Amino acid sequence: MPDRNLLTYFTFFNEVGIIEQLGRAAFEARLPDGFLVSHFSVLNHLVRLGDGKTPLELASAFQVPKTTMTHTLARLQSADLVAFVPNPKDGRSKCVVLTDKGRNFREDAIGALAPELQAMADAIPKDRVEALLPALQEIRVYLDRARDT
Amino acid sequence: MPDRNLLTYFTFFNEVGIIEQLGRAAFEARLPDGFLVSHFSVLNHLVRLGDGKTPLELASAFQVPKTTMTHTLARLQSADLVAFVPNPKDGRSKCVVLTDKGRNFREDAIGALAPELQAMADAIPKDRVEALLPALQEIRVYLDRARDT
DNA sequence: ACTAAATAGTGCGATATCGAACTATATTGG
DNA sequence: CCAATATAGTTCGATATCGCACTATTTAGT
Repeated sequence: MPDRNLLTYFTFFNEVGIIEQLGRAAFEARLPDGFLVSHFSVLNHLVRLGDGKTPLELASAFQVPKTTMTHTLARLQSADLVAFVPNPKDGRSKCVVLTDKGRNFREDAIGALAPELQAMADAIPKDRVEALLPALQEIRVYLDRARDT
Repeated sequence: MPDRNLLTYFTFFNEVGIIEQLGRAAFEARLPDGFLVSHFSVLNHLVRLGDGKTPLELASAFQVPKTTMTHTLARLQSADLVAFVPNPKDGRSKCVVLTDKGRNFREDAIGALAPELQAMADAIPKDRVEALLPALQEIRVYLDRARDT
């Protein structure tokens, strides 16, 4: 592949990397001290798609190693934002459920983030962001599949 | 802001986050053991834009805290991929220069990555990726500016 | 010139991430 | 039904990231 074609993909991943970093930093500045996007994301996922997921399902959903999810969940449990219940279908496993405190934490975080997103929406119209999503999703799905092979 | 508008931006950052994670993992699997994208990126930056940059300039270019860059550079130096020379213009500072080994490392990494990108190019045409870049750059610039305020 | 404020870089501590090896339970093949 | 294999989750160790506080030097204000 000629260098200038390589450059397109390099540039893409570079932009994505910087956006991820800046977005994460901005978000975490609005979260309670010591909490990270990884914590919020798990709570948000459980609210949106329903709790009772297993740690492995969560690790798979976020594409992180299961040891990382173990660590994240331990942190959430110690803050009383999630709890564990035995998995009735599998004695090796367990299910992650939200506590009321966990649901509130997520609500508050979204509230704290809203002004930030509103400011962004004023600069970057929603349509412009929406227009990116199909291609981003396609790339994400491709990378996800390529990972297995 | 209505929830469904919030969702657009949430989804965007979510996709970006997963792509960053998957892209990084795929890339790092092709790098020599123990080396990360952060190491490669610094070498690549120095090759493309010229070496002799200061640590702070690099930290700023990658939008990482300066302590992180100190750490990354120490790692690169210990592997003899970069060296430090005094900054003639500022006694507090220093300049990062590439070693031959550093240049070779970067060349080899790009070579090792090429097949991966080629496979990706077969699935996601270059034009489709290129079409994303203007909006991504706009968002990156916005986030970068918003950071200062 | 001199003091005060700003800036470049580092050291340290806390936490996150992640791979390898391990334990316990489930599943599969004979 | 039992042995072999696979899977869920954890523990442990290594390294990355990053905020805070610190030192050294430079720049700015008077």
